[in-house]
Amino acid sequence: MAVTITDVAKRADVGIGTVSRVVNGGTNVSISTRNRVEAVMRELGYHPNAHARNLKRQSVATIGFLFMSGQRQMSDPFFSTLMAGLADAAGEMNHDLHVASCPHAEHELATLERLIRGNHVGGIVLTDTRLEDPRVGLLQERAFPYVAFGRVSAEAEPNALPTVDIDGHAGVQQAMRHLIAQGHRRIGFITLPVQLMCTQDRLNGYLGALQAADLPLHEALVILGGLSEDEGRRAAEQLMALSPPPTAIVCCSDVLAFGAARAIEEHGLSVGQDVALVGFDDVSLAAHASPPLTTVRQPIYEIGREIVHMLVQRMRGAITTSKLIEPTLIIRQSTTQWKPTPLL
Amino acid sequence: MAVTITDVAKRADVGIGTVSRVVNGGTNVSISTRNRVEAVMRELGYHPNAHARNLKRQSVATIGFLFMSGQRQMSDPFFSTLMAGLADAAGEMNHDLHVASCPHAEHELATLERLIRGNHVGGIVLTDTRLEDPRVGLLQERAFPYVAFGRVSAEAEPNALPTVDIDGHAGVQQAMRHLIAQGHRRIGFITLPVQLMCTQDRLNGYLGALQAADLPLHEALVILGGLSEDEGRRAAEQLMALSPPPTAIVCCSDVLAFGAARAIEEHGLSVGQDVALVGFDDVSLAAHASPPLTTVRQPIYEIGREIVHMLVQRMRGAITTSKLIEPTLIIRQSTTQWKPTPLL
DNA sequence: ACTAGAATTGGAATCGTTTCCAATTCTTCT
DNA sequence: AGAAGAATTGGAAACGATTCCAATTCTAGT
Repeated sequence: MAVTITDVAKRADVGIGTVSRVVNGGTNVSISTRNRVEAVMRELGYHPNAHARNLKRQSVATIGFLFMSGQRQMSDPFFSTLMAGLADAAGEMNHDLHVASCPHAEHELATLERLIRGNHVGGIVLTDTRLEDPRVGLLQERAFPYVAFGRVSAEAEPNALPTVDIDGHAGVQQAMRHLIAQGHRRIGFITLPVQLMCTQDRLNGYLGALQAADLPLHEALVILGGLSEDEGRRAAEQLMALSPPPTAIVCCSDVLAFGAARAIEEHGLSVGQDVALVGFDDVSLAAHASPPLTTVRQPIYEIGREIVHMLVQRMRGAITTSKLIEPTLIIRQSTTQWKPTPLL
Repeated sequence: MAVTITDVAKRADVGIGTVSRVVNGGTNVSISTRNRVEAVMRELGYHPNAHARNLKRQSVATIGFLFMSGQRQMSDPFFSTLMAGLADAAGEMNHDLHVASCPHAEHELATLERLIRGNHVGGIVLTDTRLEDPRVGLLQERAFPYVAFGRVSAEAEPNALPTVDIDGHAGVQQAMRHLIAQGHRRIGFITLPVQLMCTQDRLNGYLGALQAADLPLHEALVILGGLSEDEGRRAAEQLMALSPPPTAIVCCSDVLAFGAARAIEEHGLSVGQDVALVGFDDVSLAAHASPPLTTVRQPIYEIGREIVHMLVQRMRGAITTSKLIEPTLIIRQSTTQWKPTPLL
């Protein structure tokens, strides 16, 4: 049915070895032969069979992306942007991107095992790394190429494990300095799920900024959040119920901030004027929210691309160094209209 | 290096044929043999090599998803939700999901060709179908299994081409009836890109609703939009510049509506009170916008699942009928606080 | 013209499955 | 007990590529 290398060889009146050499870079083939074979390939519409090739080569130009559909809020714009970066870079490097969904966390190791052992993928992209992440353990043990988005261990030498990460500590500190400079003294903080590595990192930024400014830490101002708008809303409600409530809130994601904005408004207060609000990510809606959201920008698309570049290098056996990316604070109206003496 | 079927056969002291039968459903194998083989498989950590299997079977349990990273706004939450549905359903049906990005539209046919001819995928999912879509032409010609999200031709017998679609006509009509019942007479309409099939469909819903209510059509109230917030904002600016401006706006996507909300506010008007606003999709942020957005809900996640179910059936050679899904209007504050005689 | 060496070419062996047919073992019936 | 038929089992052939080695053709130097 399909056109095989043998069909091409017959038609071009050469051996299959020659065709193979033409397909793979054309070394050791005379110009005239190469041209003839290439013409025939085009004429017949030949495309190498991916499975035969991978079987023989014992390697796959496919990148696996473990997708926790159950955990992460599916509609989080963060994800599709990351995916676009992964997919584009993979395409450019002639690699395929394979998305494996794990609706249930218990299956994640089994899925990983199947992908690796069955030769479905030649490398893995992880996100939402957790403390003592069992996936990392498995990959390390198997010496299987992978790159994690998010650091993997607080203690380990950063280059020991291949990661691309955002400097959440510095990002939150920038946000905090901005707020403190505007006169805020009671600043709430809403985190991501506690088991994520980045949660600790960003929290440290919060604590560090307080210390640097000689402000006291009120534990009630730190609320354990999550991944969804609802959790942001719930967390902000807790903050607004304090007396006095904070005059500013830093959220560890834009999605949390959108939820928090709702809670603030439901308390009859205005985001920006009564309570300053800062997000994290800079998803595209942040600029179009009302008021536009001040946020710590992660270049998510570029991070996706960087992850793939690093992973492909590793799949080729190269050694790579981890990357730590500096986020930038994007200042918008949600923090610039605060009135220092609100009538609370 | 890896564990092969031969390793398992040797260890379990059976022939490779027997192991193969155990792996594939275990027909014609005695209970005791099956148990023994399964124990060995677990002991050695055997997983069938995907490439050897696919090569022999001449079929692939992999679904291809053509992802136009350049066109569609990457961060559109719509997409990640759809992907989650695709990925989850594919996983449940033991299929892999393969995402191919097409940063440039010119490459889309070449990419499709490569995926099909190279046996990378056994079926294709298309979205954002266009009038006279060349991708559909290619797939039909090759008789390759595919399912499109979005109808493919206005004229063709709907079951001739395999699609899952939302009844955009009915969805917009619901929204229009709701607005008209509240007393709105000048209703703006912001479309998606003109070449998408669903644009015409939804526009027809708008026109039909006007006619049913005996309202005149003002062409200036229909603005060609796009896919991003920016385009929604620009389109709404055009509408607000009319005199008099519309008292309500229907947008063909939530993302457009978020942009439109910004434009309305920049005109010093309040969304909900001065201008009613309706979106389309019901992405999760819609409920958390301020005010919460009235919108036509598409069950995107379920649609993703349905597409995969249909596609897998087709990959197995079954004949399927197209599905038309009824959307539901979700009424929230962006349309319920309108004051019939605004002081414009 | 002849030959050594380089450049090009052909094709067998191989990757790890599935599948089919023939061989073997087990049942059951007379 | 013996035979017919059913149930199990083993393994060769094939899928379509890559890769390597041997064979052939070319080139250039004498």
